[in-house]
Amino acid sequence: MADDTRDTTAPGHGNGRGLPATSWAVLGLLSFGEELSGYDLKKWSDRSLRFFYWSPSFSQIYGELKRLEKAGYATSRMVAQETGTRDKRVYRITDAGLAAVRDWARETRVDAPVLKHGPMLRLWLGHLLEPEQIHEVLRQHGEFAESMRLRAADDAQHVEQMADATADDPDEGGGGVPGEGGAAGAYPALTLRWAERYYASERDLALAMLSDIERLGTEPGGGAGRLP
Amino acid sequence: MADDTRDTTAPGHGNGRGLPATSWAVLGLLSFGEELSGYDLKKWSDRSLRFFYWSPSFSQIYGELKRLEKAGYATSRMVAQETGTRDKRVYRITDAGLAAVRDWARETRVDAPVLKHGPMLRLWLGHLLEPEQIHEVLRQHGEFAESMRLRAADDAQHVEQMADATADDPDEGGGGVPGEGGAAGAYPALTLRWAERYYASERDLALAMLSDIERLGTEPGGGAGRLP
DNA sequence: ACTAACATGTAAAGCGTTACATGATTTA
DNA sequence: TAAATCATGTAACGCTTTACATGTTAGT
Repeated sequence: MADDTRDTTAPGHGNGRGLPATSWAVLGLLSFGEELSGYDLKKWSDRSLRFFYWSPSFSQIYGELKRLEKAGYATSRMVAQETGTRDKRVYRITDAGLAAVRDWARETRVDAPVLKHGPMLRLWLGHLLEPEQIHEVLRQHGEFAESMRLRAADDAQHVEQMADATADDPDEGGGGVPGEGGAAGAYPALTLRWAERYYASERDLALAMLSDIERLGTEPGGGAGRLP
Repeated sequence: MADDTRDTTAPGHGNGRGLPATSWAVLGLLSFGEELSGYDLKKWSDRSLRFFYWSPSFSQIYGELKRLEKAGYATSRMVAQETGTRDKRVYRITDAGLAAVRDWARETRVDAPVLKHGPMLRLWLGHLLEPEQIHEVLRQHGEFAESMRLRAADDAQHVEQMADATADDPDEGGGGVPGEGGAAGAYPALTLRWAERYYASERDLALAMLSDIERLGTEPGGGAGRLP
């Protein structure tokens, strides 16, 4: 079992094959065609990527944008704002950038999902906890999952409305900018619906575990091991 | 929206409040009472943590063990092996270490689950893909989920058997070492059952998304936006 | 007067991985 | 004799976050 050697496409170092997934995610955000500022990107990332691929911090987004620009995948320009707030820099994807994300999306091996489930890590150490604390971890997690579900459902609805609106719009296909709101495509909507179900399942799984624990606690023989 | 200020318990830097979650996970592995080598830890981590909290690499585990020893949370000794393979260093949790994990598990805020879902990131950019590629990503992900489900179910069964065996054993409570195989408690079994259901759900969600896509592709109006 | 939102960035530090080095034993 | 498994570690690198710095405008 040698330190998990996968992939060795480039012999050199760290990440020879190009950019990290986060860069592609940011470039993906731009691939819907709109001109966006780092701030916009962060907000929009919080309502999309966040549900299935965490949301990078502001500083990382700004950093990624610089990297993308240097790579020729995006261009930026300053825009002075009528309303007076500080000038902002907006980014737009280039043809090379669009070709690059498309290539990435089509050719690159899909990374396996990575899950770092804090609540389960805690529960796995249940032998160190009081029964009420176990209960509390699951209750809180169920609540979290439900709130995420609601948010995903909400965002999905918005995106679907906008997608329907722009779908009836004859201005399509020619690289035109879609309607206001950005990334209102069928696939963003689909992934948000997926997220809605995912978090519904998380909520149900928390409840199921809760009843597993109750069953073990009350059963005469105690199924697997004893509970405190 | 200031760079997401959560938690500010310690003003200083990075991680004032103590160790990263990975350290606690490794110490948690030791908290079941057995004396384990870094190599053992990695293997056992691959059959437990892996399903809900990724598995650290060998090098990280060796690093964490050193850190835990320096912190006084674990002790190590070299053992010469009869069979002749290279001597190995085995680690055991200390009383201070057990107190520390317990404190961590009881007092520290539970981190929200972090999900980096490669397949969904790809599908979110479905407008850059061919329909067959979309299909392929979902098919592969469904297969991956099913194989994880089987592995989790398998491990759960083993752990439950061992837990039942040691539960009938009157040697309990006094810090005694549980039976061979390690971490054969009710909670590891419970989290593995959770994982089994989690991956079953992942598999089903992939199928559900597949039929969503088919429905959109064939429906007259096209629900939300158009598909390629 | 204060707070929140808008807006962009730098610096420092920690987390985690990959590649590499080393070497014994077992199995094909 | 080649490969896999056991077994431990170092070095380099890149990713990501946190804290900090700075300044404007809008709302309460």
